[in-house]
Amino acid sequence: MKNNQADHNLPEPTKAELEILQVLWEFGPSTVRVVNEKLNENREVNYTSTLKQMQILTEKGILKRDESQMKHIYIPVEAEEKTKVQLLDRFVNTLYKGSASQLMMQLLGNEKTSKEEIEEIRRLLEGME
Amino acid sequence: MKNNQADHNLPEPTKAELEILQVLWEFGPSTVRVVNEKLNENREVNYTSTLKQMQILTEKGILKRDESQMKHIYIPVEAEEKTKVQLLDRFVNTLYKGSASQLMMQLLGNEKTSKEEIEEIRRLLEGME
DNA sequence: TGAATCGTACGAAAAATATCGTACCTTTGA
DNA sequence: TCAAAGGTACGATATTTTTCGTACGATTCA
Repeated sequence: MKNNQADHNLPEPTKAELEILQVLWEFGPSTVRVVNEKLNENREVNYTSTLKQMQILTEKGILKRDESQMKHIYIPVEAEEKTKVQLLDRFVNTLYKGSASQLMMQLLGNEKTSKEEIEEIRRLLEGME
Repeated sequence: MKNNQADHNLPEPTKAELEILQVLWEFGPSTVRVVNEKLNENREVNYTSTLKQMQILTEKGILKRDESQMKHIYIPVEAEEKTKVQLLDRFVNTLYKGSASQLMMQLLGNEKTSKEEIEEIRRLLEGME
């Protein structure tokens, strides 16, 4: 009935924060420098800006860090999957009133979803019985 | 190959803006007063705050309005579906690198997605051949 | 040892969003 | 006719998010 408790588990990451999380998901626990370099492949960001964001993320409890070395290593607290599930859940609730099938209809109706993707989805469903 | 042009069609609506859009989608073209009343069912907002937001949305070209009456009527420029498709597209690209089937896997793996939903999705797929 | 390099801390500025107060115009009806 | 009610315009303020500058500590190595 009620299913919106999950929203309060974790503060919603902002856009800049999500960018950082994605780097950490892709490359694993990293230093600020590494993350900053990855970000700079896409857009110019000052090192201390990235540092600050990662500190904020740590305050919020979204990242934790290993301070045993001088170069702190930052690590996402929650697994990638779990965070994504929460974001997806929020997205479905907000835009589709929680209806996964409605969301699906849009995905399937979208020309950008390829035939291969649709086949893949079909296989997934069949494998679920 | 490249499929991220759509992102530039429309400025991304902010959270508060999306809230207003949703009211307009649900109840059709409306006055500020009506929208504001709906918003206030969830949280306290001043009338002029809502007015301002709707004016901003109009400047951005997300809403248009009929000024022929004193009570302006606000209307979303794009259909609900089209806007949602854009938001969904952005979401898939950002979190799932454009892979609809990956997103699906998470939806299907989510306990909140009910058996009925899954059945519904299966029917949708079958009807697509 | 001491200067260059590489790191963190942290306050403050900048930018983006969101909210509100006040002025002022129109309509309504007593 | 004129005051109350209900509307828009719009600048100002508040809040949130993002970026950055500066201070300063540790490490390295000539």
